[in-house]
Amino acid sequence: MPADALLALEPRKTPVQARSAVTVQSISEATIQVLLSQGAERLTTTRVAERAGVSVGTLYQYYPNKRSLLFAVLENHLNKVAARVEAVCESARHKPLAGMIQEMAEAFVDAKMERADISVALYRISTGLGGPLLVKQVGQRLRRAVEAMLGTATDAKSPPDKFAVEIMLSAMGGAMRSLLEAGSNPSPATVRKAREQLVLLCQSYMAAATAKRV
Amino acid sequence: MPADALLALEPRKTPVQARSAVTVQSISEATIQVLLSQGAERLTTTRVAERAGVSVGTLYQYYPNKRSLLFAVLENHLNKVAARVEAVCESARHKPLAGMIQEMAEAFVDAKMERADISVALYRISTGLGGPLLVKQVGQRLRRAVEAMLGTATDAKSPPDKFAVEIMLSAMGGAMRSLLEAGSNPSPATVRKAREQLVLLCQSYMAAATAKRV
Amino acid sequence: MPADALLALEPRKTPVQARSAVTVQSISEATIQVLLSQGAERLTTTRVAERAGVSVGTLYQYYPNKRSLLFAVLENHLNKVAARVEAVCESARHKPLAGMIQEMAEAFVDAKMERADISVALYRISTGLGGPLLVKQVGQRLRRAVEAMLGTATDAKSPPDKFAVEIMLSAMGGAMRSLLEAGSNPSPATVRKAREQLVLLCQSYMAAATAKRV
Amino acid sequence: MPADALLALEPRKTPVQARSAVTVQSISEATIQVLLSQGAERLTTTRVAERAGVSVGTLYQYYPNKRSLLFAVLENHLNKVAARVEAVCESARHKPLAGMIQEMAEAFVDAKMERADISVALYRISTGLGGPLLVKQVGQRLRRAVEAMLGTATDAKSPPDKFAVEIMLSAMGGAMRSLLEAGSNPSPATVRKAREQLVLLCQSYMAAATAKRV
DNA sequence: CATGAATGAGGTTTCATTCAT
DNA sequence: TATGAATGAAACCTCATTCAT
Repeated sequence: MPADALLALEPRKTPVQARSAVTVQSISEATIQVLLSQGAERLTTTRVAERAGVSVGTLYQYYPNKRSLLFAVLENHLNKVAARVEAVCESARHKPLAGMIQEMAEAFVDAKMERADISVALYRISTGLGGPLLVKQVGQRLRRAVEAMLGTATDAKSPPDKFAVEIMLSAMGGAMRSLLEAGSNPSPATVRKAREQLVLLCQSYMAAATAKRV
Repeated sequence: MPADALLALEPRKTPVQARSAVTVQSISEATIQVLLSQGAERLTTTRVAERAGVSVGTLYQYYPNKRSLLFAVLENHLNKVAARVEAVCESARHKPLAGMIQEMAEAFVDAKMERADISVALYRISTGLGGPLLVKQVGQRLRRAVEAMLGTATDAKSPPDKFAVEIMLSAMGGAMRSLLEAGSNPSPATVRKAREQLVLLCQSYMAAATAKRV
Repeated sequence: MPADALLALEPRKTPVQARSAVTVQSISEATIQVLLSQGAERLTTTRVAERAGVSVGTLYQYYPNKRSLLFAVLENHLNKVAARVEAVCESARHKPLAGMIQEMAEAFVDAKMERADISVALYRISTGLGGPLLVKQVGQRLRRAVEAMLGTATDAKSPPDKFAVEIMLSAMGGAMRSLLEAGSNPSPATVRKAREQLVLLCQSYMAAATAKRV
Repeated sequence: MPADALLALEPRKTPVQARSAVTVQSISEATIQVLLSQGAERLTTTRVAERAGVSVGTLYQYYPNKRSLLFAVLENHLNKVAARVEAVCESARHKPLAGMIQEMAEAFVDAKMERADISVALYRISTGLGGPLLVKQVGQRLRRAVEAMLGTATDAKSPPDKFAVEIMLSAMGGAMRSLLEAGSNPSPATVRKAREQLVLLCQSYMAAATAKRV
């Protein structure tokens, strides 16, 4: 993996004037709008700029290329989801294992579902160099938050297993992706059931994985 | 999603002559080669034809457009994986639940890992119109095979739950995807551990999901 | 100087069908037409293709980028001039020094003047990586031809000096460039005088440089 | 060539304040820096301003457009070279022809070599509207200086020939250009030899051209 | 005066697809 | 049937220049 792979994805400059902050924000939002309304294939920098009400040139003053724009939007979304789960992990410490897991899993499902459309749209662009890497990084961050939480479980038999936590998180992610990509707009009933089942999946797996460690 | 979305993706003609079959096969293989060596972005019909040793015109005699080509390759891969898991599900009937699940999960992991490179390459193109739909279809097929197997479990407390099986399969798929996309070539040790953990994940979840039904 | 600097300037493919040879030729000619009619700044690949009566895509099938196109045209012109001077050098062997020089210098002036417009146009593009290198190469080639000729002079006092020959050639080139760039279309009288003076310049310098060697 | 071709190239305002002079100077230097480090193709007004430590807007307060900036830099360089040669022509009066020529030619070579990098950089921009014209003007100025000098030669057989002087100067210029563009940084030995040979070239040519006039 | 965000025409290049040979 | 030259719409991106702050 080239060391400078992510270099070209860095935003180009930090706005110093007030008005440009607005511009950057509007470009970011326009990207999602276009992604949702036209699809990933029809997302062009020109269209994004148009939607944002600025010229292409302006877009390129803040993002060195198209990929960096998509990358920034993806990063932003993943960070939001991660932050939310981390917050829950923080507040769910010092409880029994099952309760912790439940809160964490539900937070994950809710975060993804809240902006289901964005989630689906971003699956389309999470491919390609940089995407998986970013997903991995955020995954690690989430794992650490979960591990820290699990370490405070009032009924833990043994410290949590790093690999197992990763498996659990990616399994949840995969199930959610499958659900979201299957058809647009799952019914509330489906969502409720999914949440319930994912909680069960995580709880039973964590219980089994922890027990095994004895 | 329009009803005829998949119509345009069907291969143009069924090869009746031996020569045609060879050509189609070489194009299909070339697609994967190019995908692996150049990436999805640099996969062009011209390059595929070149690699296959035919002209672009010939390629278009067998596939109406680029998407149908990618679709066919993806379909082929998914079918192979599915067929393998189905076969295991068939032969693992009339055993205790845990054993069944173990065989099924291991078959899944092994099928994906056997051509890890292809799996990774195809993740790149599995997004976009047609991809998720195909994944969903093959998922249903797999689910039925698993359900049929589970129904013969010698120690089943209750009939299996449709939604739960789907969750289990997509969770496994997500975990594998995460593993494969994380870094190229996971070590044998990692693979072994992943297999073991995924077996545990599926077993514990199925046990919990089945018990709950009582 | 990067070793692969000239790699990207190589024409992309050799035409195998008869019609494409025509295409390549017409693109090459169109380049000069545009250069003459619009100037170097307004020379765009689109305009060249238009003038050639083909599409841009066709242009790019034969030249990997704009620079390679300009490079090829420049190369072609320089080769023509060089070939002409070489031919004269060949046929002027075994004569007295002054006569040799006269024939050579006159051939040079005539070759440049014959297509004065092209010469001027090409000065505009002979700049940039690749241009000076090419000029240098052709210069070396010319120098060798001149050296070989001088070696057969019936009244040579000593073998010719490599560096001096280079100086002479580049001096002639510089004088011609100055003349051509000064104003468009020098009068026949001016050309006659320039030819005469350049002959004198070369003769006197060669005489002096040869004598010095004793 | 339109009569007002050079009108737009005049610097916009004459710096009257000390601060302005510093700014103009830094912009001028930055232009050469960028030209040397990035090449003519990558020379943009923004980059120049950046390097100069000012904003683009400021740059445009002193130069109406990009061309005028380049023009000014080129003009400045040519004027320096010309002034130096003129000075030598002034001080070398009333000597024998050969001595005069030697001093003049050596001054020319030294002036060019002193900032060889700048010379090379400026070749890149000396093409295009305004460039050749400027070169021609400075050439005339030099020619007059040389003519004036030659008229005082203690051993002159006849008054110097206008056209011949022009030929001599442009020949020297061409030889120097060839030398500088051939490879970066000619060795001191090469420079010494070049100086020597150019002196010889000019001496022998002037001697021949003068003699012929008798 | 200086700043630098914004502009947008226009440049280069790619690539899915067609069709005469 | 196979070929591959030709197409041309459309993508990405640059940069000289302006003008509100």
